Amino acid sequence: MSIIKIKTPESFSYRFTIRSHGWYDLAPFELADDDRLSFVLRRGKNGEPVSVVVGPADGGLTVNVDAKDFDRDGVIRDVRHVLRLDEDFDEFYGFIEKTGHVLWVRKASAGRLLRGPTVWEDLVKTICTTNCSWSLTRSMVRNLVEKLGDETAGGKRAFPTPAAMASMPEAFYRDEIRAGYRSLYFVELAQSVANGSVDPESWLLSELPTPELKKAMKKVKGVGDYAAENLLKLVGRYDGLALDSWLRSGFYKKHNGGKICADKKIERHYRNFQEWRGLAIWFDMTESWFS
DNA sequence: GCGTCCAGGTCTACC
DNA sequence: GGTAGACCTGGACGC
Repeated sequence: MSIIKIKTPESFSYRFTIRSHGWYDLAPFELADDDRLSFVLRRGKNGEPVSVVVGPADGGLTVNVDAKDFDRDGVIRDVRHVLRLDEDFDEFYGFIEKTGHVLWVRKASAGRLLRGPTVWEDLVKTICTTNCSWSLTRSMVRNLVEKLGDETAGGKRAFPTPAAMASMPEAFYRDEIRAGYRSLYFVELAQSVANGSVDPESWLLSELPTPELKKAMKKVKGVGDYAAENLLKLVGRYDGLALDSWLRSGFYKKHNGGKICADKKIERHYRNFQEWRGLAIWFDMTESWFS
């Protein structure tokens, strides 16, 4: 076991970041009662998976790595990526002060959305969130990790690689993962990523304008408007609202007297946040989680 | 225990 | 560009 300390920015809240959305509930993430978050990174000496446990410490974080030989710099980079330590939210906070909405986010130093170590992992998980209950999402992701993720020395499992997923037939995803009609999507996506024709990691640093990047994401079968806009948030672009039934019903209750309204009305409500509107609606709708 | 209904987002075919 | 119906699962519900 090795321990690494990481300094965090002043405007960073560990608690609000790890609980920012449901990702902490999806394997390989595990959130303990004491708020320590464990997950698996491919940062062994030869790229093998190693388990890490992150927790808050004075002025930063401690990272316990369950390995002796590992890529220390890689672990630090991955933890910074997962918790978005290098993202600047000052502009978002500026819009909060200007509009007077979601003021609690600024006070709580919230705003960061937890993400996986790779865009690949976030992409597959996002497809698992579509058109099903949260319990089914959890079940599909857990099955993927348990049945296809390789094991760390300590017995934890990593999120499966594109190659591992590409090696399995459609029937496996139907029968073992219980992915239903998404099964074929997983086979096609994994094969495309494994052979290099789709490169989700490139979306992180893409210079494409957001609408173009969204189009590229939607070329993946199973990724529609909601999924693409959710992925855009995870790569740091917050222009889209990523409206799903939960966000819509939350908006109706909070801002429209419980009545259904058109998406355009929801969009108008957050337009003053400009390119930060996707974060504004998310933290507006999740305020009750933290109060 | 069994059958039926429903919610959930995306895809394809069609207009 | 907009719309209808199919896709598939697990949970809720009634019997």
